[in-house]
Amino acid sequence: MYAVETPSASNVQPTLRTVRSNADEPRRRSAWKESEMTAACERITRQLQLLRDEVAIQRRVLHTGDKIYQAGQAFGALHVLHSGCFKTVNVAADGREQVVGLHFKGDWLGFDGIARGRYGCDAVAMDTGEVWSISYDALLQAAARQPALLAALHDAMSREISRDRDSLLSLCTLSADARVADFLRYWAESLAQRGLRSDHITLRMTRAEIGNYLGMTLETVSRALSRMASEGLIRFADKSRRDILIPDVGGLMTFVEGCAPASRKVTLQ
Amino acid sequence: MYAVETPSASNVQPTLRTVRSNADEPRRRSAWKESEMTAACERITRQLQLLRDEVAIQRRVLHTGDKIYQAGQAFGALHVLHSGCFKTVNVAADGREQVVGLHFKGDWLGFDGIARGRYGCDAVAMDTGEVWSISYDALLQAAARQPALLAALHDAMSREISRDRDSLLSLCTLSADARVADFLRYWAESLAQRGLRSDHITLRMTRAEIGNYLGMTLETVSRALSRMASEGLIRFADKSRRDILIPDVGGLMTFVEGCAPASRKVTLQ
DNA sequence: CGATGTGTTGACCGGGTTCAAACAATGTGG
DNA sequence: CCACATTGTTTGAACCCGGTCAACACATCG
Repeated sequence: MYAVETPSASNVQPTLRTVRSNADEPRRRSAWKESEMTAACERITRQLQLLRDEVAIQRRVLHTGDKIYQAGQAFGALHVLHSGCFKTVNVAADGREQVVGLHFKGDWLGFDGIARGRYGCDAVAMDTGEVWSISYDALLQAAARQPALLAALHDAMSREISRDRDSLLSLCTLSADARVADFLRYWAESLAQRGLRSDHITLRMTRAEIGNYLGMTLETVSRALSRMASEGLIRFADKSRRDILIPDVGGLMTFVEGCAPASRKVTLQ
Repeated sequence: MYAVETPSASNVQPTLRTVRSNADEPRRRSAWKESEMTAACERITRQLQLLRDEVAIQRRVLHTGDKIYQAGQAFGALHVLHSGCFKTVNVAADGREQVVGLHFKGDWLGFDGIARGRYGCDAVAMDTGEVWSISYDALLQAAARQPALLAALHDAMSREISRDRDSLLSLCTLSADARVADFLRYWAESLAQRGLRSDHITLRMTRAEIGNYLGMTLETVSRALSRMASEGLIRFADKSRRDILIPDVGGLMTFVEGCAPASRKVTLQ
């Protein structure tokens, strides 16, 4: 089992290593339960193996800006990411457009097409990545004889719903600075769950995209990042300012909670 | 087929009528395609019939404040609303709580429990309503011999995902006033899709709850409603100020679009 | 080199929050 | 019946976070 399979250059350990070996970094606080991260990693690997074994897959390599599918296009297949990172963009009737999701290896895309028969979003590559496309009908047929496939499908849909709700929670209850911190935390967590190093992330989004995703302007994103950098929560790796070092993810989490004003925690009723 | 099955007193036509008969209200602009509304209504009715015929259902009547399930509780069943309106409330680890969804007849609840094995939200009745609970395992077994059940399940999950994304879009791109208008529009649309009258809605939420759902304070909700009332977009039915008359839903929609500043429509890249 | 896209920072302003006060609806107990 | 408490709503006034506009820095690329 490889911990690293992404073709993209960054977010990848220089040397192949197992997921467990981080004893060489003793000062870094373990932000997440490591067992949960490896469990997530194994689940993702198992799902991909299951798909490879049990259904017909059409593989594609996409590059930055390429779209897996577009809003309005007839739905026929679901898409599982094998590598790279992608965004989903929702477009309103009046032209407002909104990044509604970030997706990494193992994530499924296209669920919103099932009910309407048409995709509701654009799915855009932010990176070079490989996509496995699976005919929805074929998947259902395969699932009939292999229940694990159905379980995997439902698992992915369920997670998508949970994730969307967490996004709503962050948007509604957190200040701008906290949302940016939470965004970094989420990205790092996503990498950790995939067995990739999570203390160094390469944002493949402009400040404008991040701002759109987080419901704020690009200036606010920039200021929030600068503030976090000056406080030592993050560091900019190179001068491009898209490579971000996170010395302590736990610090991000406490920052998020510290930003949340007490009033926002008010209970309903 | 009954257009009205809700035990709650309001949102219900005084006389039984078929879904199509609103020729008696000629001045009201048809805000939605009527064919879409009746199609949605028929789909919901068919789904409920399908469930009644094909799987074991446990029926329960809940009253305001009762919970179908709570966050953290072990997942075992999905729940389909037969009547009433419900909210789902997400609670963060640090205590922030957030209304993340509103649900009406025909909606499924509990999807977020599938992946984690525990529900991630509270599902709370805002009204007297009947819930049909279906063991998830039993549902899967039944779905194996009756594919329409599986289709219904996936349809519901897919819609949930689309709906959450629309919420994100509104939250990020609309001003406070527009969000309140869009909230009313959504509620009215939900009623219309269920064959109920949509020009008179009884909010079963306090201003604080609405504000929480929309990511703003209760004062802002109150001001937005007052403003809309003074502009004639809505009228307060009785003195409780929770019954709202919507003379023209189309007006709400144009108001939403009018509120969206051009800058928010800026395209990514 | 200029052109272009992206990021940073400052100054200003306004929408929405916060704080406060008053009012309305409802219930409770004497 | 009224007095009183409770909960929800409205409205005003002051404040402030984040949006807006603008200028500049910096990188890449023809």
